[in-house]
Amino acid sequence: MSEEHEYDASRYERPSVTVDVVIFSLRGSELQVLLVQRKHWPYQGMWAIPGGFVHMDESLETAARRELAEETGIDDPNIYLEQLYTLGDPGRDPRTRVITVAYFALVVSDLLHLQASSDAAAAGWWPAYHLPPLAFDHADILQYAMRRLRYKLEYTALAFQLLPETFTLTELQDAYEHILNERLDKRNFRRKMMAADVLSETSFVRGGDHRPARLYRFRPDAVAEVKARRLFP
Amino acid sequence: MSEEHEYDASRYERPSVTVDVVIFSLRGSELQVLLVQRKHWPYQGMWAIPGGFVHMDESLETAARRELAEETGIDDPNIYLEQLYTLGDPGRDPRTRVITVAYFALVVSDLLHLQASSDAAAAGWWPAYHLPPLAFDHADILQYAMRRLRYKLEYTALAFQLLPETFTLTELQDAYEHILNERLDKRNFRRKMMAADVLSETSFVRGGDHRPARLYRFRPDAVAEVKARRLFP
DNA sequence: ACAAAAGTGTTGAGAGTACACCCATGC
DNA sequence: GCATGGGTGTACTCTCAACACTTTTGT
Repeated sequence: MSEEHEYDASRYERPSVTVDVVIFSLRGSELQVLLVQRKHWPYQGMWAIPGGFVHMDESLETAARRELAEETGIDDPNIYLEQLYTLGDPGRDPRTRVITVAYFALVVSDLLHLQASSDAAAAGWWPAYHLPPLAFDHADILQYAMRRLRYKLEYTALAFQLLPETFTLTELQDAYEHILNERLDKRNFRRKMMAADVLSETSFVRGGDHRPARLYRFRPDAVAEVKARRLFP
Repeated sequence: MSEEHEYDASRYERPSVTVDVVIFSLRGSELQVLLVQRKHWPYQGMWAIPGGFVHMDESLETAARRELAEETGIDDPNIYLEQLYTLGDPGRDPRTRVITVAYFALVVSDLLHLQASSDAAAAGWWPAYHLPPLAFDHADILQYAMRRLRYKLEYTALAFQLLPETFTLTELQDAYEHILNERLDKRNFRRKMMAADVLSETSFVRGGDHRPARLYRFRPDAVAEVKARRLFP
């Protein structure tokens, strides 16, 4: 809000404001990102982060959730969504001045069958560590989103946002390894997770081909703690 | 950028976009914030974070630096400035839809004599831990700015942005204590600073009333490291 | 000589890291 | 009975926190 040059917003030409949403999911135990292929100039044929204009009567987060729903079919207020950064260099879009507020979302892949929802734009999942060239400044946004995701994983129990309701410790470690893109020591990982006191044992096991593995879930109050640690508000 | 509802930004009514800049300084060894007093409705007479509209031909950061310069008289690309968060709830400003990109800046108080620059709005420094009621959602912004400042202070050498070129270890510790709002152990603080390897001893001492204290400066490459660690880009 | 701030080391606890073997099950 | 992934413990290093006295200067 300007305190000096008072008021009259109409004196100023206004930029367009969009939200872009980096949608992460674990698919086949790999960290992937949902991208859409551009049909028109500029950057025709290139892949881009899904996004759209902010409507006058919706908050930024509402706009981001709307984009997420349009792209994935998932309309659930519990989906994890966090604001990343706002980019607004003049010239980042050659058509007009566009300021975009970037978000990232974490979705459980089980919920995703719905997909090809709202429109005809080609959409596809890409491995987060092997992305195609991206339109606009979207490579910057993605690099930043992945940095933030890795970073938050180290001090919050964010991973459960990408996992189904119950999971084995091996599956959890696998998720961490794919997100962080590094191998972790099994014993240390388990000890640390247990010490963090965010898991609760279920009475079930997953029977595979071999020795069954115990199933865990995230403690509901640990989920609450993660929400409380969200950076803003 | 919307990939789906293509293009024509003119189909959408556009919000106003502003930048607000939380300006921190250490004055009299206290952490203070520069606020301006509103002259008009809404929130007339209340204090607010300085800010203004983003022009069509300037980047967000350029707009923030322009606001900083208008408010403090300091026009220096080395002033530390970091994007905080973007707020855009409909109704946060009763006049019209306004989306604001919040920044925070760290300035050395020695450079600040210039002040009462661009315009007639009453401006004043307030103790960061004893703020008046604030207009709009500015209390949220300030709370978040202080959290981020405290937080970054713990993993970067950000404090030098608030201190003069050379300083004693006691002055440095004093700065940390006022920003973090807690007492620190002198021996542990010094050991930690030395281990962090960000200071270089000068050959000078500050002669006070008593035993003189050695003067230090931040190592130029430590300054570079802090810049490299900035979250974006 | 004394007041005032500058400067300096040690110890104990807890966290993180590296590392190798036995266990339970399906076939 | 063997192949496969599940599950477990220990020793070392390093970091962090608590804590009090001596030194240097100005007056």
